Amino acid sequence: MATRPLADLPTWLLSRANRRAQGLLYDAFAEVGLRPVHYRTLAALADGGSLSQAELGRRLGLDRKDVAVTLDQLADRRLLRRRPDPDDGRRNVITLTTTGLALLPDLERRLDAVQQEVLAPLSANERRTLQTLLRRLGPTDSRDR
Amino acid sequence: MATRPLADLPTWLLSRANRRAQGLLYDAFAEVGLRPVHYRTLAALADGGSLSQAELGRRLGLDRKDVAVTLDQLADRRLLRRRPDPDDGRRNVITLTTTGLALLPDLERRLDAVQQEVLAPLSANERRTLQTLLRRLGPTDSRDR
DNA sequence: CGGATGTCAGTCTAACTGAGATTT
DNA sequence: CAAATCTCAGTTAGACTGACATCC
Repeated sequence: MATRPLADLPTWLLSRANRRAQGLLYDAFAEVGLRPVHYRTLAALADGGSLSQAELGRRLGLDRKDVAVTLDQLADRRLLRRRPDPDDGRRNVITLTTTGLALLPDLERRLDAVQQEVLAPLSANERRTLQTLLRRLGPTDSRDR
Repeated sequence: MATRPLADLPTWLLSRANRRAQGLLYDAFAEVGLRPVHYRTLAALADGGSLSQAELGRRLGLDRKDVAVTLDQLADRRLLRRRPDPDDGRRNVITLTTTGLALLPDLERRLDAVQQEVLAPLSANERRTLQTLLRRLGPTDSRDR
């Protein structure tokens, strides 16, 4: 009963490669007490300036509730500040602190190191090919988060 | 402050492609009230004959405890039977029922359809290339689960 | 009023940890 | 005795649902 070898299915190969990649990412940030979602949040703020929680959620593809929890954790570590928006009473304005900004270069280095480690088995050409193919596998509809 | 576009990082591309693939898989099996782990369990039994729970866990890369939960659910639906091993008092022998075996062809068809859908944006050549590259990204150490 | 924002409380799955009883 | 098997209870992260008060 030739159950197709699971190991050759695209869904399985993707799952395995992704588990490895996310595990390495997780470990790299865990060394400084953060998780990938923390980095993504800090990077979005460095990139976009001060944002509201809802806007952060949209940019990160996160639920508003989960944004709030993540911000609590980052605010506890003084990596960002949360203040009411003087121009819009509904909103909080989230701003990186000097500490948060200063932490980013280290996080970027860790991120780069993980990319290298993930791609280590491939040549430069193969890396480009993989990237191209993976890009085309992404969701094709509008909500491509 | 050039925060590297997240969208081009291999870890991100892998995560996005994998999320899409697993989502399609999940939906395909959900139509018959199962989840991917249920299919993998049934397929392992069809392939390996009767197995103990621990052996199933090793083959599936699952924790023993999670195997137990999965088997509870499959046994509730009469897709397999769990009996004490007459030769080894510690073990349960897990065996597919006729119903479980009869369900497999439908599940395999669903699995195949998902692979096609995931790979749809790629040509036949590109599919082979992707598969080869992804295989090489897998864990390289011995515990390659 | 409708719509957006932030909060609170809770569910669900996946993966995991620790403890204990039993058998080999 | 040590090792393997199975069970029970609990944790964590991620993604999600519903409800609510506030403000534009």
